[in-house]
Amino acid sequence: MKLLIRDREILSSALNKGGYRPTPQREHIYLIILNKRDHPTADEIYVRCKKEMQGISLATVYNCLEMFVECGLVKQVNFEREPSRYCPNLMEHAHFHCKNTGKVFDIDLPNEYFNEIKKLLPNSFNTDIVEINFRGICKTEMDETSQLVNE
Amino acid sequence: MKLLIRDREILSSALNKGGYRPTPQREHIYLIILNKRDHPTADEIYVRCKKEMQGISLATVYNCLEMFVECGLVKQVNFEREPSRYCPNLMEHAHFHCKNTGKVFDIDLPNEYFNEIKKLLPNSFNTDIVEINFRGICKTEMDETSQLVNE
DNA sequence: CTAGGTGCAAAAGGTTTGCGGTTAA
DNA sequence: TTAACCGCAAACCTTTTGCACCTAG
Repeated sequence: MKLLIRDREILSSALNKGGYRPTPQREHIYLIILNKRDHPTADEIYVRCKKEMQGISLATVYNCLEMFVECGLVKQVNFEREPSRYCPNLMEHAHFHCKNTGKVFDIDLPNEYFNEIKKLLPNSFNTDIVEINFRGICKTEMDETSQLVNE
Repeated sequence: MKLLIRDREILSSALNKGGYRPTPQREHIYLIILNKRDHPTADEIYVRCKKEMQGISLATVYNCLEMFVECGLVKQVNFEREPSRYCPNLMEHAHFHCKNTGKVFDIDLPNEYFNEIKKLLPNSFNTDIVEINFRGICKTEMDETSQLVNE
């Protein structure tokens, strides 16, 4: 599995904009996040990464992920006090978090929902981010590679 | 400052239902959460608690809070990877989290909102909890004791 | 008398950081 | 050649746990 030219360009342009350089480690981690969009944790990324990059350290993975978030390449998603997960879907969207399987799914709500809900806020508040998380049980076992619902 | 008779009864009945006993520590911690509804962290509760209960330990505060959550007396609220905060508002509501001040405010959205938004979920999902968090900047400096907006 | 509660100190778990050596513009 | 990187190990911070002592029913 290799990073597409297009994705490599997205990566290096975003990194350069942030004053960082593309490296094999960064390309590989970016590929892992893009490839199987299952919202892996840092540790899961580390494990997958080591298969083809034995030398890599967990600290590098963490540093890398922090950099990606800063550069706007991925979103960091947190549920309760569980380990952070990483999501390459940059559109405004919600998440569903399954209590049984622990899996996380992107939920694409109609865009107007996010706007309407922001309007409900008293104007003593100025919001840029609305986070909507569902928690429950996913009935169907979905193909891990097609977790983007409503597409 | 003392716990009202009414609140003491709510506390002891909820604790008894869970198989626990009311104790001075538990009453005091419950009072602290009810009194200044500013979503304190465990550590903030610990500091406030020690003023009148020098001997109390942080572990007791944590044990107590976990018990309260289990008994449905308070909600545990998490933002990003920050320390958990505790909220005595048991109604379904959203939260606003200020990037500048770090303060947390309850936002009472119309009830139909929570229901409508649950209906948007594909029926391969079964949700019981929807969590809505706003993140931004609070323009007005509000009285800390009246942080319940829309009431 | 004994189940349940407390406080202490240590451990756990996720994440961050300092540092010495390495690599690429 | 020098700024950016990497990996390692240690530190950090929040939270949990094991244990010995204590207390209320």
